Amino acid sequence: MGPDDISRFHQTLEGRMKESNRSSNVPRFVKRVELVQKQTIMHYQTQESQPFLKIVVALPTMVASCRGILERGITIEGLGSKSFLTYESNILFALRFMIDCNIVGGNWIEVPAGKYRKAARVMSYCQLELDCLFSDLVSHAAEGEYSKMAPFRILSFDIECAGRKGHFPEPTHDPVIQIANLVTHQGEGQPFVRNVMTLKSCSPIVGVDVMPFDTERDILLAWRDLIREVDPDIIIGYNICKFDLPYLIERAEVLKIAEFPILGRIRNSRVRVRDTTFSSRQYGVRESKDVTIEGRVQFDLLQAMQRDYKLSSYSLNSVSAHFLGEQKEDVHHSIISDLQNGNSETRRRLAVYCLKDAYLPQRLLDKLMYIYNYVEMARVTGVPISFLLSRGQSIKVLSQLLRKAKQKNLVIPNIKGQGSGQDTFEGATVLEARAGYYEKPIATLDFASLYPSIMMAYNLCYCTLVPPEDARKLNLPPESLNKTPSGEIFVKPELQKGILPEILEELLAARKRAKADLKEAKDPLERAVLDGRQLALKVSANSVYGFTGATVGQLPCLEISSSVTSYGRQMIEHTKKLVEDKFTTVAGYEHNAEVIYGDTDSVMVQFGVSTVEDAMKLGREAADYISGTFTKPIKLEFEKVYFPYLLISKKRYAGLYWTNPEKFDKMDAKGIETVRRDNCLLVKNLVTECLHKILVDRDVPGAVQYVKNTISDLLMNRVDLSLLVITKGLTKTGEDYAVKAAHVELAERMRKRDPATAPTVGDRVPYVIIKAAKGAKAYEKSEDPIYVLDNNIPIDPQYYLENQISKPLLRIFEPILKNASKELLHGSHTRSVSISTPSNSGIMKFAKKKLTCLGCKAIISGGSQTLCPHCKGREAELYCKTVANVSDLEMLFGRLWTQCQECQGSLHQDVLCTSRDCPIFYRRRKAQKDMAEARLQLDRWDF
DNA sequence: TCTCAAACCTAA
DNA sequence: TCAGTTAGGTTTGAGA
Repeated sequence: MGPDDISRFHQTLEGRMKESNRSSNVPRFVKRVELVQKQTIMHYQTQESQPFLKIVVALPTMVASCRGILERGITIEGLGSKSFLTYESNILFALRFMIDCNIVGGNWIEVPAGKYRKAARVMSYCQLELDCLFSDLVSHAAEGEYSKMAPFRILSFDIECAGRKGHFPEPTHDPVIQIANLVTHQGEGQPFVRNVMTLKSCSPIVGVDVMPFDTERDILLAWRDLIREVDPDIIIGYNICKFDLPYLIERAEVLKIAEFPILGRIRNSRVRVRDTTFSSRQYGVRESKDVTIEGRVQFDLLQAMQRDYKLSSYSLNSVSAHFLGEQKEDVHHSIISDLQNGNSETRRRLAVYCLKDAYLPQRLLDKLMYIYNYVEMARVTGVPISFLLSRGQSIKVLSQLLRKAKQKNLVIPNIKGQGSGQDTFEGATVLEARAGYYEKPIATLDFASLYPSIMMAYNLCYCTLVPPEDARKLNLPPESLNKTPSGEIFVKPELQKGILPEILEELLAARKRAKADLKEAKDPLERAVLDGRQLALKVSANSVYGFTGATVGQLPCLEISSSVTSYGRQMIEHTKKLVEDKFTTVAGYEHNAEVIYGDTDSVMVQFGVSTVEDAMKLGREAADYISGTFTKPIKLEFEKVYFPYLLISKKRYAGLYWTNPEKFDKMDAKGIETVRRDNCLLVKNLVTECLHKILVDRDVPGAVQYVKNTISDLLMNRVDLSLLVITKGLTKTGEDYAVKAAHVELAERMRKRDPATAPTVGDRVPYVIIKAAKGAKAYEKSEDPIYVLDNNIPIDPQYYLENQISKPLLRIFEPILKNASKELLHGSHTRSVSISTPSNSGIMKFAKKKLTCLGCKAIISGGSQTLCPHCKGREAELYCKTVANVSDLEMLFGRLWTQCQECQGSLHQDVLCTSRDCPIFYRRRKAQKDMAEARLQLDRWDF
């Protein structure tokens, strides 16, 4: 292509752009077409650079349409028809801008003196507004003064709506009645604004600005004014993205308050709400709403929790209990209207509740150091902070890759469809597990950052890969090439240093620095920054390999990922062999070492010695010796000793974890029920307790006894309902399920009861298994715990024994105890069973209840209301027993009630809380039921 | 009763 | 328009 061809190309492209954007009356689409010297990142290239066409269009949105035209192909006069591979044509504009200006997320930017002037036309609601050429901006690396956190203004808020009876609030019907707000300067312990906007009067609350309004319209506008005045940088809350913010916007639409949704920093720019779904294997499917508020970051703590922690419940209540050790009152939405329609005292009550819901997200933000961790993640990976919650892992790697590529004058092709060649590849080796209970110390050897170090050691990268056809063509010297165990060829660094290895080196070096600085740092704020940074650096390094293997991603390269795993497989086999060959009695060691297990980057070795100290010594020796046989920077480290060690199977084990020979650090469990979210607490607690008794106390009979007691309690119906709640994630929408499952069917039934509160995709569904006809499937027996509690439905203890408890227990006890099954599951403790009567379902509706004797439970046939003739003589004794029973239960209920009152923060008000995540709630409800029943029995003594 | 696949969740 | 990887154990429904 010569200069004339370029100008013809320009004209043709301009014409095609006009055709496909007929509706817009843009004078010119393609601003410039330049010839530039660049190189593609794909494959090792012998020449320095080659010519590329750089196309500059008038608006960001035109990039996509331009790309489409070029990919489909255009006909240029004199050159014929040609379709083009485009490069870097699929990059979000904000990211493109940041990369070009060398700006990273969470960055400090300087507008140098003399390079700006007062804004010619005010276009924003910002406190300072000025005009400056983008190229004059100075981006500062996060070092020294510039590593400090900005004093962000953070607004935490929560709204309450008055739903109709039995319905979840909907913006088309139900008014917003309260909004609680806290505004805090990042880093300060206390909010400097604390208010609650209420519909109608509300009694005063100490330390809070209570702002009553007559109409809902006034509330909404007051809130908008608050946003305008406080001008928050970050808006936080719990579930604000999916609920509170869209609700406010939609409500304002319904009320026709046109001036409400101007909440961003761009003057007169309206907030837009859009439905979005996010789906990835890591985070699952998640439906939410995309709310655009320019200039303010929305940080929804619910989203953050779901991404960062694997919990069995994500309710604000459960999360607060978990991280803050604090419960919150959970008022069911159907009660909210009653409180609103009461008086200023009941509305005050609601306001206190609303304030707490605004306060807890702020506490979580502080406690988990979210600002530090996310700002550091943004700084390390270069993406804007908002991407960290709204986008996946790959954008972070891509951002780093694009930045590095720009430095090296490389461009990244926009490859559509599947990557090169096959679409799956072999992963890591998991060594055969020699299951058993080990009473000798087991040393663990680990490769440090295995996959990153392989990529660095063998220079694996897009730009060092030599495809087979090139290998023949280019005639490269064999000594400059590496052939990977999977058969791929990469050039050595002498010829071309890979940019992935370079990124990884920088990440790991920066992590080392951060960790060293962390050791020195005294100031807690500085420590928070550094700790957040080292974590971000580690996570980033580990996700590079995943990025190359993501076939549906931006730039898959299975040659790289399959090479990485193939080296990994070779290395773990090599390590196992070396350990077993070197540490032998023949070579003068006391015992023959045995590798009893290993997974991906670790091997577990039984050296045969009986003290932790000796195992550590040999572990260190082995790690040093074996490290020497690998290419740098691959390193095998001795990490810990397990003693004793219970190996159940691949990916499942438990043991005491020792890093110094004096005392163990902790009990560690992998893969077994204690660390899984889909088991009920009863199983979790039981297994944890047994492991503790076996491993720590070395008390097997004690563990057995504990199991027996638990099983007996279960069968006698003495177990709290909260311990029987099983939770499972809803991973797809109803009709996509091929088979029926307990949690899916329950979600479906709940949807029929109340579509608005039923679980949806991505939610976790709690359920219990209830009694039903013999042979009924589990999915027919699952029920909502609250529903079970309210309707007094009996649970199925046998199911819990056979399908939940028994197998996990046997797996633990079998290596330790002979006849485990007989002893644990069929002993005398399984004989007494409490027969519960379903009170309101099935056949019992037609059954007539017969009175039974209060002494011996025999059916009473004649006259008496209380006792059979047999027990008549014990009248006085049995009466006293009944009275005592009632008074015990009253006391129990009273204690639990007080506990709930304390939790809600007031001792002279009714308890409204119905938190399905709180064990006290279940116990309180049960005590209430038991008490009522006991009173009925007492009433039968009619003298 | 056995076998297989779907679904879930975890290890690394 | 976007979505990090594979290996593996366990439970359960469904059909032979």
